[in-house]
Amino acid sequence: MELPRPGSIPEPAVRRLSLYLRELENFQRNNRLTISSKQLGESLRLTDAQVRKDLAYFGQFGRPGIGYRVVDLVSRLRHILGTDRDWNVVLVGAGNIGKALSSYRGFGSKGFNIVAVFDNDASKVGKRLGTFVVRPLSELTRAVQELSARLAILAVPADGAQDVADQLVAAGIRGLLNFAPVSLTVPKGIAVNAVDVAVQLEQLAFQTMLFD
Amino acid sequence: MELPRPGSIPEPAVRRLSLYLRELENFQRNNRLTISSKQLGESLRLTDAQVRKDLAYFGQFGRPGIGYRVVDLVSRLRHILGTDRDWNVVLVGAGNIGKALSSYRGFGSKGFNIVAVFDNDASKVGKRLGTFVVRPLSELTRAVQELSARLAILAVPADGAQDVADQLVAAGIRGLLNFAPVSLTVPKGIAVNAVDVAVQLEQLAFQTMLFD
DNA sequence: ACGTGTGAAGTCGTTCACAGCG
DNA sequence: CGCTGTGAACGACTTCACACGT
Repeated sequence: MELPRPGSIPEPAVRRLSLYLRELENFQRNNRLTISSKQLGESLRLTDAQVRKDLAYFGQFGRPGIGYRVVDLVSRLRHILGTDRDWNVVLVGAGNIGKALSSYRGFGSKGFNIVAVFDNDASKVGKRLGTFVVRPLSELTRAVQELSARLAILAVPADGAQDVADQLVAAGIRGLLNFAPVSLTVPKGIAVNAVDVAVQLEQLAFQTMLFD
Repeated sequence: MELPRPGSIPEPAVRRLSLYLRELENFQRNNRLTISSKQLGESLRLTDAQVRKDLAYFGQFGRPGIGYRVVDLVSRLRHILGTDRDWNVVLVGAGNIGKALSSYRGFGSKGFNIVAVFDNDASKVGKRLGTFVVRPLSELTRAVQELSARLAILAVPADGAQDVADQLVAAGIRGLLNFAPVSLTVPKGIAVNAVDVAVQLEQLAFQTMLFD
């Protein structure tokens, strides 16, 4: 039931795990009881073998001749990915993106709770952002520790991002979701994922040109 | 100078191309004249061999003993990725995410121009969203064609996403950036990229658990 | 018969290591 | 000497194909 030797699992398989979970939650909403690797694969344009192999890295969840029980697989995947616990998340940056994220519904059901919002712009500190009061960066270290926040979302301009990242790491944050268009340098043991919308559009532009 | 046989280029290499360009633009801002594969790789935590191999898929841009001229490489990569032209983009969804994207600075310099915003919520249609007036979905097809929009950003709730995607494809859109937490089905020849913030946090949660 | 789990085979991507240019 | 461009070696990921459980 616990996680198997992590080094042996392909990274792409872990990424797909989140997608399996998302699809399964949809099937669950439709009261689907069981699902085969073929059907789950089709909804994501993957082969059945791929789905079985990915799931098998983490355990034996299916029954030959039947498939996977949706409810069981959902709870197994939630446990593996950690979304059966609560995760306190701090948000740095009260600009456009920060504002959107602070009011995004869809975190809560996954166990992610934004617990504080920070910005170093004096004109924003003290103001409300959704249900939060924006706090100055000087309070960041103390707040991270008092709130036991393990994850952070970084939604600040590019030129301040590395500096804030350093502060977050020093405060004890373990994972960082970076919306700034820069590559961050962090110590080993700190996880970083990046979302760069401009890069995504660039990739789309390239892909569409291939068909002309 | 034109794009080489596309099928022969690894997909991950294309993704990294955008990151190379982003870093190079930073170096350019700092008036850096030339850069080696080693230095470019270090800024992104990649090996020098990886950088050289990736760039070599698209041409011979460097000079032995010297490295790459930053200005040249930037303009080459822009041309390859298509950001040396203009791309008209329509945005569907005037909620939190749509609002943030409509005022995001950082698209323009990459050649991406949002040219219209749509929503099917009657309470939003007609209202301003930044500099845009929100238009009803019924105008989408006509607008896409009149504005020659080739890309679309989808920032609507999950349950409406596939439906809107179908309309966008029918209207002639060639690439789709999907912020809704569902997997979209589109015809061959249409490019889709997805951004799911909850999935990103899930991956961070998993990665941080590996170190405990 | 249906469908999983899994070694084995095959494909794809990365790293190595070096010839050759500046 | 520094550094690129690139075949060859290596390793990682995916697909195949089948034994086995239901």
